[in-house]
Amino acid sequence: MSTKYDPKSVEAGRYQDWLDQGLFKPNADKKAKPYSIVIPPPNVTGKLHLGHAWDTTLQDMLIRQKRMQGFDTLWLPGMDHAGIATQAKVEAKLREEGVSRYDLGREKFIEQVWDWKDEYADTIHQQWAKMGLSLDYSRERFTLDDGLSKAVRKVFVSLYKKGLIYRGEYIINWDPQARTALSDIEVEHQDDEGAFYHVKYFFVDKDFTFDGKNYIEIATTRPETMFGDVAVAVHPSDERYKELVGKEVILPLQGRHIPIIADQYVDPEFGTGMVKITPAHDPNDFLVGNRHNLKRINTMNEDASMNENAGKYEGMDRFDARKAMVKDLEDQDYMINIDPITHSVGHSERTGVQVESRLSTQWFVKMDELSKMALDNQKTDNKVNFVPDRFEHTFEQWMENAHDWVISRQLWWGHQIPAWYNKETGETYVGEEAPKDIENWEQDSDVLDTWFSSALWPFSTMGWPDENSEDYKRYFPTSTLVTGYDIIFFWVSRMIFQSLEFTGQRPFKDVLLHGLIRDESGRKMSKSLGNGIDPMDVIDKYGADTLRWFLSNGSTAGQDIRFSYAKMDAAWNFINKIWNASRFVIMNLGDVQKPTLPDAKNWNLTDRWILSRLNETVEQVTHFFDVYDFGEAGRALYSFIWDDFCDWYIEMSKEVLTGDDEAAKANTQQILAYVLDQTLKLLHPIMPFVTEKIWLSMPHEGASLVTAAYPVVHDELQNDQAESEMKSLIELIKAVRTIRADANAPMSSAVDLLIKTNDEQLKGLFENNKDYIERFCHPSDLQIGKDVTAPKLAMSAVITGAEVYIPLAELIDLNDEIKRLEGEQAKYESEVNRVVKKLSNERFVNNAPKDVVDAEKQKQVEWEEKLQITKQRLADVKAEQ
RNA sequence: GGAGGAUUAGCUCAGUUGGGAGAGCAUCUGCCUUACAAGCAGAGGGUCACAGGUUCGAGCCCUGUAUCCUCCA
Repeated sequence: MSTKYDPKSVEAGRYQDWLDQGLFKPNADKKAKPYSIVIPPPNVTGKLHLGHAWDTTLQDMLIRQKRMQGFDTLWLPGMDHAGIATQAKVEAKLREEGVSRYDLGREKFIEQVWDWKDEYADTIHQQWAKMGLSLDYSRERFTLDDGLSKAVRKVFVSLYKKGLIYRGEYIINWDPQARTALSDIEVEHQDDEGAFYHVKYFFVDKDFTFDGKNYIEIATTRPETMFGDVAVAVHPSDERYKELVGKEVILPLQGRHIPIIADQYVDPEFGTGMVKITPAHDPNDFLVGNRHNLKRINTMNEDASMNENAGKYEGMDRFDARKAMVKDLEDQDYMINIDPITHSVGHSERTGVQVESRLSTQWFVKMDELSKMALDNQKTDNKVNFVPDRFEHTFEQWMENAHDWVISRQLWWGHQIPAWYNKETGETYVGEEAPKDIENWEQDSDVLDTWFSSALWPFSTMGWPDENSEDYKRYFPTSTLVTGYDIIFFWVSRMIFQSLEFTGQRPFKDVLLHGLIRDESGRKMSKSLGNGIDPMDVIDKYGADTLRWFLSNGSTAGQDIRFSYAKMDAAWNFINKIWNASRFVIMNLGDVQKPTLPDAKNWNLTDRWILSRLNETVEQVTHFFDVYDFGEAGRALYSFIWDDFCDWYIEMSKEVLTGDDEAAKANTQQILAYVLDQTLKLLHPIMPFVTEKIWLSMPHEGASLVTAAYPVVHDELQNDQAESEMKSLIELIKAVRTIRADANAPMSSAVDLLIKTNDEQLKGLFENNKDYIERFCHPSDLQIGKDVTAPKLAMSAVITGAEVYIPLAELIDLNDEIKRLEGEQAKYESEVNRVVKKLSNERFVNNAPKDVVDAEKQKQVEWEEKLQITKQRLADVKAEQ
């Protein structure tokens, strides 16, 4: 083994070994409890980023632990066809070749997308492998494969027949670059600089004046949609404008006469309290228009250029048209003023362009019944358990307010909608299979929102709609879903209601939500900022295990984490520590054959102590995994390995290993092997590569850690006495080290060590462990007992139950020592004061639990003893001055 | 406007039935002690955002305020 942890050599070939051994498949033990996770399917044409690495690391940790615990585990991989994103990429590629998708035609184009998809899927497979994910590839699915497509059609048809899917003309969000509809949540609002244009709308009746004017003032942020205006509205109870209702005004630049109507949608407080109504270009106006039977005049084409309804502006892009119309309004004296404002404008999540509210015929999922079902289900035993639970409120609030879901997309790449229109009669047919007389029908050219198929993922991947399929029966509902809180709406919610609707069961028992990965200064990683970090680069430099340790350990559930190379360095250091501790153990194993516990009768204090600490660590790590608190699990492991095992047990084991008691040596070697073996098993779900490599280099049972048995708690190893004795021993050694450091007396310099104690047990403990005291304190002479007399010129320390003296006549600086002792005294005084104050408070003594009060009393005794000794010591030293 | 999160050591963050404030990194001092100098040993460093309240006792519970962030409208 090399002296430094080298991730490249550790990881090389290991993943392939696991695959070759088939270790990632379910264990086929029908008596074992099933535990299943479906991977959140990544976008097939994307590259995995650090967020994916985090998400999948958490899942792999869960799956690997459950697998080792004997569960029948399934982690099912797959990818998502990502309609808009994928199609946009392929179209961009074609554009470079000077071809459009229309040149190719739908069929040829889709063939090209499949080729593209295959290439990218390989990249993702390689990334998964590099991260060490224990996925069962034999069950890999794709949202567009035959089985899932069948599920999609069945769901669509079934919802349609129940009236939960309908088609209609509504205002929807429109991406004019991708030329497709978008659902509400695919629109991102951001503050943009804009303006309120205040425009004169003159009364048709030339003799009529209001407020001394022959026009009214209308403010709009979107003058280019003006040609679609069909009314002006005021609030019905707005006394100011009562007499205007029923009058007509002339639409500037266009000349059409439009009525002034009353509708409660208008906010009288906002602006002038008068708004123009443009039903084809604004969702609220659309509703107003419906209430008043107003015409809907669409003034734009699919690409957001102006159409024939825009008169002379026809053919201009929407933003050019705005400029032109503003200029004309100004030139013709319609413009009153222009107020710059900052307002929230919707942009396409995919293409980034400003979204248009567009009147169009689309397919929708009716949400009210489905939301109600999902919300009601949260009150039952079948509820989905959100971790952290506050996200349940996020889910519920969204569900309560969810609008109908636009599911049609004007794309070619996706599940084509299973609806056909009769060429003759226009009749609509919706079915899982095409009509028999297909020549008379034309299929709807749109495809479904990708999330429509992802919403079925937990059960469609298990074989549904075949409810008798083995996987569906065995592994559904799944155990845990792990994903980011940013897709609760997009995905988690939709899986829940679709699963309830079609399987009657929740899709997963628990959903673990994690945050986002940010850069070192806390900014979101994004393409536009260019601050994204490729996890593969990180792995090349630090190793997958290092990245995984950082990701598992970096934060609490639901919180964001910041990536930084300093944190990666710290993670690497920890693995290097494990590596070197293992190297020490392996080099010192002697004749150890198996990493089993030796006979308890040979255990010394340090053995009993480390086994007790190990046992406690097993308990903690298991518990923290169960509650998804990986940060705490990691801290327990870190402090056990670094502080307990490396700093103390290994260091103390050298005393035995370098001695000549062969029996004791064999015992220690066996304990070292056992503790390391157990520790590697605890670590394996988090850092699978390095633990496997080390484990295979030492005596082991079985072919791989992947399927080794996870450590379990052994009550008989819990040993409070050993823990307390080691605590005393460590306190002594630390006290001596502190004195030596303060007195500039390094371990190499010879000093005497006097320990004064009236406590027979403590005396016995120190005498029995004299070897360790000598090893760690290097005394030239060691005295332990109640009759030890304090030398006059000595450094001293007080520990629980004993006083420690190191005579340093030649080294000691009396002034320094007085100062130091005064500091000690002040510290003890404040502790005594605190505890006395607390205990003299009757209400505390009467109200606090007995064990808390007793603990305080015990502390009082200890602090007062230490204070007394220190005071005496101080007096003695001062006397020498 | 509504909902949620954050505010703890110089930095990054832990801290769940309320009972003496923690870690890693950074800093200072001393050590090449045969697993590890990317290490070992020792040390310093906090009015737990602010103001009230509940309680014998508050980083933790309640109310309000401030600043920052996210989502929704």
